[in-house]
Amino acid sequence: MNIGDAARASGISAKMIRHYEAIGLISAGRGANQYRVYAQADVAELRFIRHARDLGFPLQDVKRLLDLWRNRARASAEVKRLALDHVAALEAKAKSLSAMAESLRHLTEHCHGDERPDCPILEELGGAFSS
Amino acid sequence: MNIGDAARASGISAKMIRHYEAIGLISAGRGANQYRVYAQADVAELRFIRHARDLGFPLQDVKRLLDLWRNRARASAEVKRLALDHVAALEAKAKSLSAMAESLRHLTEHCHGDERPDCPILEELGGAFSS
DNA sequence: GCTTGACCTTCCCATAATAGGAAGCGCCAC
DNA sequence: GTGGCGCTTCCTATTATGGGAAGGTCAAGC
Repeated sequence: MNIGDAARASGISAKMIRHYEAIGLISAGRGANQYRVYAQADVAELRFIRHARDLGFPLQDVKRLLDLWRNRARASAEVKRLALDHVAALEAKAKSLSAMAESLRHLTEHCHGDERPDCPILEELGGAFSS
Repeated sequence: MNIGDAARASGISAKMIRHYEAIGLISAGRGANQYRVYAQADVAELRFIRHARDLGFPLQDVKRLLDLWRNRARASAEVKRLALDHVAALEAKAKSLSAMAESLRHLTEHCHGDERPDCPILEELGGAFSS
């Protein structure tokens, strides 16, 4: 299987597959023509990576998860700790974004949004809430 | 006022002030010694930028907001549209992160997290939810 | 056997926002 | 007049991804 097929089978672009190899996340065999060669097991790893990325794990965490996945004797405790840390990070980020959205929505509700120039949004940005 | 004072007065690092100038967000006069010189109005702009950044506006949006802010004859409609678009983007992002957090938290609840190797988190990442 | 087109290779560049650091000069206080 | 701080520019790194150029390879069709 060449890289294009592996890309289609895993949902990861060929570009990113090469990148993941370059940063040591995965490895790939080479054929006589120097083309990268992938087996089903490699595709499974790529899919694993994609699922982890879909859950927002940074590549550094993906690397550790992948190592744990490959290791049949791993302790599930480490996986759980990694996952819970990540959950906390995700929730913190989501909360922060929601807070931003809410304060901005609050501002927009007081802006009539017509052709007139006065605008509480700009006024607020212009120095009101100092910190 | 030199860049260090402007940085302290605005809460934006000198590094970033130079960067904002380099990308055309702001401009600064120069003194006889080629040092950047800032007036109170410049500090006000920097503070405006920081507030907008605090609300999560990308610099591209900040640039437009800043142009609107400088323009006394602007229509508040454009500001409001920009702000509402950004609110929508923030909320979408927050929702996406919350969804990630929730599915991951769900997985962790089924992982006993001890020294045993079996782990539903890894199993799930390993191919269960295909898409 | 040669062309064509799809695929592969490597290497460079770009994004967004911020930070760290090096090398060199200016300036003020002591 | 010197020490130390501040300023200058330029280079590098981060995170994850994509775009593109220049060139090699392979299979199909004529």
